[in-house]
Amino acid sequence: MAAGKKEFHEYLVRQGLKSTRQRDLILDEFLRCASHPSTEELYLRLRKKHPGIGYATVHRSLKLFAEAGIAEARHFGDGQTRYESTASAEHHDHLVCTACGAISEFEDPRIEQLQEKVAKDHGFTITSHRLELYGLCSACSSRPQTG
Amino acid sequence: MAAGKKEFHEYLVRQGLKSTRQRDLILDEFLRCASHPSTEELYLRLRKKHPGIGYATVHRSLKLFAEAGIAEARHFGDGQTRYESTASAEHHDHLVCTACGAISEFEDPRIEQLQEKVAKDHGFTITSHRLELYGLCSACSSRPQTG
DNA sequence: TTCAGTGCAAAGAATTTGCAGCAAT
DNA sequence: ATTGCTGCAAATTCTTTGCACTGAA
Repeated sequence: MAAGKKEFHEYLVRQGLKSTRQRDLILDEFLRCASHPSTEELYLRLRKKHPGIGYATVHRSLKLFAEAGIAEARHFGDGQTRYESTASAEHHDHLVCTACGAISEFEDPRIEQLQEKVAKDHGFTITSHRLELYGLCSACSSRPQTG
Repeated sequence: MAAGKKEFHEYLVRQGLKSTRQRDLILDEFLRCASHPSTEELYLRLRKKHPGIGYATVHRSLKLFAEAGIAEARHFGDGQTRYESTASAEHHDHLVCTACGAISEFEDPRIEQLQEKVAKDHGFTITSHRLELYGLCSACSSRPQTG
């Protein structure tokens, strides 16, 4: 059961905002997305089932999800802002294949620990972080480079 | 002496491109920048000393620097593409203060080592990475939060 | 002389916003 | 009934491109 839904509705109540059919639809689709959808991707997906929905609404909802803490904005390299659910796991980092575009996730507590250490050495207080490893996934690196 | 300049000129020759006054100016200013300038910031700086210079030229030069391998494009969170010199050090990561916007750099071989380990476990070959820690710098965290 | 580079302005792309009607509280 | 939300279209913002002229090789 989608962890973020309850959290989001609580946020809406707390902020005096309204729960709407669109927000529910968008959140459902967002949480259903395994990947890291951009506004446009999510909009296109939603449009198939619910043609009336507007791009701006999707955009505003994603920003709202981010404010509510159930989503996070990310930039991978194409010019688009992508959003990722924070509900699934506490945090995870990414392996981005530069050949096929696949994005997989990982988590390493030892790395997190060292990050804390580094921060401490700099008198810095971490609130969040972002770690992306770019390169070739196993499928692409075992294959002679195409193109 | 700026490490990237020689490298860049070699790249130009290799590619049959031309060395121009503007490219030199832009590269000089770029290397002089301690921070991570966006196209616009660099353009504005250059404009003060060399009013004739065009935004498009700065933009195209930065892309060229990236192709030449002496610069790297980055996205921190504001909507702008920022460029960073790769000449100074092999690689470094960032501490980004979300209060004052300060960006400082660090490098930790132990973290890099663990990254390699993670990649290996996933059959992934790293070509580059990006690690950013967001939070409060020492100055901002020792100060009561100024809303 | 040749062909890439420059500067301008205009085009694109992605994101954000104004507003009139709609819907949740 | 209120007051926020939606969808449309228009406005911004940032990035990229077309073109005639300039300048490096």
